[in-house]
Amino acid sequence: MFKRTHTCGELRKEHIGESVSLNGWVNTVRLHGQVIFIDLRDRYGKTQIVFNSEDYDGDFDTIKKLSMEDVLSIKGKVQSRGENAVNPDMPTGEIEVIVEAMELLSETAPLPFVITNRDSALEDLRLKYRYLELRTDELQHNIITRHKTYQAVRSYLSDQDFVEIETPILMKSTPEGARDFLVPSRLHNGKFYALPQSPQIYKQILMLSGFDRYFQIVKCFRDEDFRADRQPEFTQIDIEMSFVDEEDIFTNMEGMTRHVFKEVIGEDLPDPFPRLTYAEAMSKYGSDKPDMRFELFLQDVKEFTDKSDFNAFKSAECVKAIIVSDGAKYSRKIIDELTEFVKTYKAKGLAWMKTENGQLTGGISKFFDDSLQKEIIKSSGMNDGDIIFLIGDERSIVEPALGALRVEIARREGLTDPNMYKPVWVTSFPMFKFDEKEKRFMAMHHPFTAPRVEDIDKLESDPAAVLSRGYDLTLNGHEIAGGSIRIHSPDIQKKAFSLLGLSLDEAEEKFGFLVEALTYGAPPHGGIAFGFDRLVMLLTGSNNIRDVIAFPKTTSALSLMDGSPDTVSKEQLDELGILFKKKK
RNA sequence: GGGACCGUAGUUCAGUUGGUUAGAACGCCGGCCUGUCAAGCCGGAGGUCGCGAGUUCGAGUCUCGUCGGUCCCGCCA
Repeated sequence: MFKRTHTCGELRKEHIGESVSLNGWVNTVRLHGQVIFIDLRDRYGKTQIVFNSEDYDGDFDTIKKLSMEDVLSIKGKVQSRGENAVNPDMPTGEIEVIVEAMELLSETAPLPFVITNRDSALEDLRLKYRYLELRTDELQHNIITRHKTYQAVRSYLSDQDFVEIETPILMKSTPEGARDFLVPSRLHNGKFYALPQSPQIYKQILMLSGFDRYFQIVKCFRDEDFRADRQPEFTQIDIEMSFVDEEDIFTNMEGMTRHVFKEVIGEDLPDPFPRLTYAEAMSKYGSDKPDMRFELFLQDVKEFTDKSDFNAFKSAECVKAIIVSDGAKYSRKIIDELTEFVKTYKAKGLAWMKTENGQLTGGISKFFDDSLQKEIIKSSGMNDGDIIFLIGDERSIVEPALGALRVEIARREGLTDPNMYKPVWVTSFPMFKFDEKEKRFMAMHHPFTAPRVEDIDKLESDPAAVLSRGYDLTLNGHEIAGGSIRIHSPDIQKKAFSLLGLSLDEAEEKFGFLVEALTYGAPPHGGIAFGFDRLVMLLTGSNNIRDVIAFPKTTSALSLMDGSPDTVSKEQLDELGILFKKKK
């Protein structure tokens, strides 16, 4: 092997005349009989190398057999390309290396797909051969962006006196929240560790230990069903601070987020970030993670539909609408598609009317008399050529369904500018939501979230009305971080557990160590966790979490490359004392 | 747990109303070619139509099941 003197992305005009060595993969071969052009690739770039039968000393027939993804080591001289041969699309396009000697370091087997084109194979095949897919420009760029993001986070937080501390991966299973991944214990047959859904309890305990600014870039595990932006194992930037309130958290985390966007992609985020309450977000955007890039809002139209002859809406708790400018162009077919779309969010249907010559037309317009039409047009700010979509139902159905429709229409109309970044804090979440199936309150965030001070006496009288000190950071419709000011009083923590239906015994058994820890001098504290993978998705413009993870799993949690999960030997099971139930 | 879409050559796809020998492009193999940069030209090999049942004289095509992938609802912070 000729040890490389330069990378494949490095050589420029000023290197002309130098003798160099390059190592890399064959990206493309262009064979012209007595002259052969090869683009040699490594992670830094591509350089054209030229084999000329007149100048090349070795066996020219070997060169003719080279094919994509062979690994080469070459020695040669940098030369200028002829004026007409310059490739302006390549950073190294003004030069080429005329090869004097070549060593074939590794010959590739026939490839399962074409590496230079990610679209050349379906995702399952690309995942099976992930090491090949990782050679593509796009994934190399994503993985390097991820690296830059780690570095930007670490340097910012370290400069702000945050201490990076590792917490256990093998921990106690706790009720509440997502399903745990379990790890059987050999030394304690019949007992299990759980993999952390997050280091929540450990980081709170670190606050009690006096590490008043903690962070960790850490793997978390949740055994639930997966989506385009969810994997069974994912990475969080986990952060906790002592002696703080919401304002301290916002200031510090905005600083970190702005630093990361500036360092990694050169983007300036606003200072400060805007804020919305949960109630405002739901009412105006129909989502607790609103995409703020486009002006399209939910409007309450119940007072108008109540005066109309359209009876289906009269018994509805809530009737809301969105108005799409120039939406009158929507055909019956498109409206049908949108109707099917909102039905997946439990809406029973999608009512609509178009504006034409100051009148409402089509859809349910015949149920609105002239003066009511004028009223609704004026009040909602409709113009000729617009369309209004209405949904009436329970508020908990209307708002999410219209909120989803809002995003879908923005997508169809191209309103979601991928180069625009609009962060927003969402605050004042309800403390609990009532679970109809289990007939009990569930924590909206998690059981350690503090209630607002003014709501503490409502904890028992009216739990549904209690607002929490939780907050989410949303960017372009993606929740990128969530956190809260925590409970630091053992009494209130016990009360929160009991409201969640945990008996004293259970609370003692599962979380007793935390409650006990709170009795030994607990500073007020709070924190946040960023979804690191989602953050990198936004920084790379990916719409798929698998594109920013080196070795991701499929939506059914399989790893197609190494074939996990897999069976294990009987001996391993015996040691763990595990016997399987027969599958029916 | 539920819904939608997809599975045909190494790969991406086409394949009519169920009908003779399942096509194209890229890749691969062989040949020609000294300035290409997705090189070009000529020729060739390559198929358990995901798997299993069923309907039918006849199934890539229709039905059911199953495996795998993607997206969504539920779930998940």
